[in-house]
Amino acid sequence: MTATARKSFHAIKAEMARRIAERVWAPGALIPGEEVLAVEFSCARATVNRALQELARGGVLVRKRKAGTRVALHPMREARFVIPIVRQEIENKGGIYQFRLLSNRVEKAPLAVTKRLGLAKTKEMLHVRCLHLSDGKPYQYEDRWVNLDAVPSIRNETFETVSPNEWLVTHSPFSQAEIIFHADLADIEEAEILGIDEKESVFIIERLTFVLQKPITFVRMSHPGSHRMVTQL
Amino acid sequence: MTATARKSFHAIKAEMARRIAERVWAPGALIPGEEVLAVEFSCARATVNRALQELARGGVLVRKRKAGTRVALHPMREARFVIPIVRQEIENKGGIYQFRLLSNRVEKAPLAVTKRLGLAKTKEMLHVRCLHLSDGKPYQYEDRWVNLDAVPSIRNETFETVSPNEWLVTHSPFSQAEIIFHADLADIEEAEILGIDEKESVFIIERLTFVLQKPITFVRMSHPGSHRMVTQL
DNA sequence: ATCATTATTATGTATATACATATTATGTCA
DNA sequence: TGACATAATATGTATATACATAATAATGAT
Repeated sequence: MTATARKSFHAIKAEMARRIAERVWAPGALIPGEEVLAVEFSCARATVNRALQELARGGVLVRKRKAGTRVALHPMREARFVIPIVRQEIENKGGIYQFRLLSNRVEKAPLAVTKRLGLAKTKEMLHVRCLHLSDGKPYQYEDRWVNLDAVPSIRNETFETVSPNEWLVTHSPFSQAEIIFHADLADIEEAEILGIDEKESVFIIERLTFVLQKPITFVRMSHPGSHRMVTQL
Repeated sequence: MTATARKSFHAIKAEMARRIAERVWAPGALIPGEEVLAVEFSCARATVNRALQELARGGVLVRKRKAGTRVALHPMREARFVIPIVRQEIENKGGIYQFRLLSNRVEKAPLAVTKRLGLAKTKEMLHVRCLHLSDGKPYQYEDRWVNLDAVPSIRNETFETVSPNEWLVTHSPFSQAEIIFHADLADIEEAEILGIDEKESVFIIERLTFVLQKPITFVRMSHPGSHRMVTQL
């Protein structure tokens, strides 16, 4: 870096990351204060501050007022991954996307669903099941329950051209969500739909969404066990 | 908000999030420019900028120079989850953590491992296998390969008191990682170790770590299928 | 009309300054 | 010694200003 070059917080952040990675700043160690670093990098304190804050958000640093900034002892680094719409996920991989509506009716939701959404024990909800295909092959089976009180207009939707997921994304935003991943064995019906053998493994993603505490939907999405969910950090 | 109250970017961000959630600003719509918003919220443009940037990072807004800021059409919201050390994960849930070293020796790594790490086809690597327990019950089976060139000092470690994961975390930081989730069926050995039936499902997390392009380690961690990985957003 | 050039504009970033706030360190009194 | 008020301090945030940059819109030449 030349002395005259304008210092960007990106460069400073990178340099700090390097120091942490190469243990110039050891885990647990207290690093210099913002003003000192600002002098060292010959930039404004605000610039150092931004670099430090971003690193802290990434879990590499831990900051506390008055106490100062130290290198995280247990770098509980956060992995960030985007949860795309299935169609995009498939198209990004170069596959041809299709989807098939399996069923779509209003019925009494099972207790397991209403309980997790914090709703009354017995409740009529919209139950939509569909299959997403990539290049004609089953990719994801989606089993969804929608709270009609939260999204009444969904009642008249046929889902012939647009999948329930995309419909909800464009018609009902959410402010809060909980996502759960786990593995399971395919039951007979699921195996049939996904085109795999019964008792093969399936990768399950469950999602609960809310707007301002009000429950919107519960989805269970299952992939064949061969599916890989990849994330970088 | 009173007119005299100092406006924080938090409040502004929250207000904007509300407008998006309640569709005052509809998906795909162009929202006012920073200067206009700064006047509306009677604050500095920098403050508006910070709020907007944070929302954009959250995937709720999409910003482009000159083009302006618009509400994301497909809120590909990013889920952020922390990847804690197993011991912390267990202790956070209130369990008692233990771990058992199953094997620890230098041997020729299988091609599947060297290839994914971008190493020479035949290579001697450290192979460590261990089991993490919660309240005495198998929680995670860890099968790890370590590149001795990257971390030579690990050769003399016995892992009698500290798990390989924690050793690496405190002795060898990484700058890059790739994480893969999927489901599989337990093989005989894995089932035996995890205390589950053969052909039950297992939830697999694989992790590859690097420092500055140099491969450090490949780990395959398997949980019984009943394990839940939860994340909020 | 088409293409390359230039102007315009919204966001992106850097800076100095000022004040806010959380937390630790210090000092005082009982 | 201990409890409690007070000072000191590092980070957190707000602001005005200035300039950088990317992308579009306008312009002009061919």
